[in-house]
Amino acid sequence: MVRRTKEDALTTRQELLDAAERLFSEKGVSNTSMNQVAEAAGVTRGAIYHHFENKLDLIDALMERVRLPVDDMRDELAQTYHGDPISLLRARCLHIIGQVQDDPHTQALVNILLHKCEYVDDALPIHLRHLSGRNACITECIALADKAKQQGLIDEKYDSKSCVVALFSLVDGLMYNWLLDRDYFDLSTTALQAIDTYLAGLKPRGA
Amino acid sequence: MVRRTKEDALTTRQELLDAAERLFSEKGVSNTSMNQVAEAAGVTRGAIYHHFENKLDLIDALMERVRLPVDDMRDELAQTYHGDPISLLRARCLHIIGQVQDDPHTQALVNILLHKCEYVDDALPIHLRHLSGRNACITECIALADKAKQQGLIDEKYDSKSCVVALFSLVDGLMYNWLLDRDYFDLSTTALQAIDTYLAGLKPRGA
DNA sequence: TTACATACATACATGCATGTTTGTTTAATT
DNA sequence: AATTAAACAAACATGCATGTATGTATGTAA
Repeated sequence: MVRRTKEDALTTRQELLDAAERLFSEKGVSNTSMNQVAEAAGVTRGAIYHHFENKLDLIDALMERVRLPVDDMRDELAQTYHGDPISLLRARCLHIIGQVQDDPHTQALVNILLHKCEYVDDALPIHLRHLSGRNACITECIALADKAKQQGLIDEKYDSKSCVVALFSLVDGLMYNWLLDRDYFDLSTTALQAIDTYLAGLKPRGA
Repeated sequence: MVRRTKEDALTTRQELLDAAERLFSEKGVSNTSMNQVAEAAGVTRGAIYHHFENKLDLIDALMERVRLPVDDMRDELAQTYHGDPISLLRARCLHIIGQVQDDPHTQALVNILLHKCEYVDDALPIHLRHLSGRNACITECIALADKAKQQGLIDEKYDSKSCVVALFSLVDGLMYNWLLDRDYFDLSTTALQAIDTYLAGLKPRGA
């Protein structure tokens, strides 16, 4: 049974991406061979090399297929919003946490990014997307933090960029440790308390 | 020039470990071959397989040679201390940050742990040491947090374990992001502000 | 001084991952 | 209906990484 219709080919492609996502997330990128991906998808390596140039191209397609949580965050931040900037930041961080916890695709991708690939070369598409998306998001959040400072919601002694970098680091660290051992603590409740604690610490003393 | 004295052999072993640490940190563990390590140390693979069984054994020796920051932290926490528990926690976190920023060996090892190896199998010694050391440290810190709550230094509404997990996640995330791009922000100043902000958020409202 | 062990270098054997090429079947095109 | 081209499978060629086995020179001890 070879050669099929156009829709079947797309199905094969999706199954290849699904298999790659699963295997990469389970066994690591460099420890998963193209043959293993093909077998998991029920085809041979010929199918992979028909749809993708090589392993990097496959990874690139993987990254293109999903929207990282940080992408959603940037989009929503770009929209006009109501309410104070701190609440917006808080809601977005919790949204990221929830997405990683509940959406399997997001969880697998973030797991690959944090634990299942080596940051060996800046040229890897997986790292470029990760960093560029994050940096763009941070830049917009810094503007939000500035606004919050003007409204007196953040103590003037704090540096806006540091505030945002720390908030992102907190979220990253929570996901990092939770994905290491998902039974060690509950992600959503811990993140909720952690983010609120941190944001509470940002408030001016008299507020 | 083959065969040398006993001290020379130890020197060779150290040079092999140095080369491995550097190459692993630069190019990633799975992207560095035994041959590359040997060449960087000025010997052949024969020397490696004389001193170490295989790559895992080499990594294991790497981990044995250094003390992770979290190891020091646990040791100091075990000692009798003076002052309030919050200050102790704060000092220890800042000490970790400083060690990662200033000590090249620590920085290389943490870089390997966070970015240059894949968490592929729990049997890897590199992961076992990382996780066991961290868990033991967290356990002791939870006791500290409990004490701080008794002393009214932490708001009663907070869960001690969550507090500690979040603090560790914050530190982890800061190191994670700083090691990704060391020019993007200054680690020590950002960490100082971040940790103080978080700890301030832990205080009871009226304090 | 001889005998042995140490500290490597060198050579070999094996296997696996990759990339490419070729073949085959079937849908799409005319 | 005939031709083309897509969607794979299968075979091939290559290279690299590992592990092991052997060789060899030197320190060391009896």
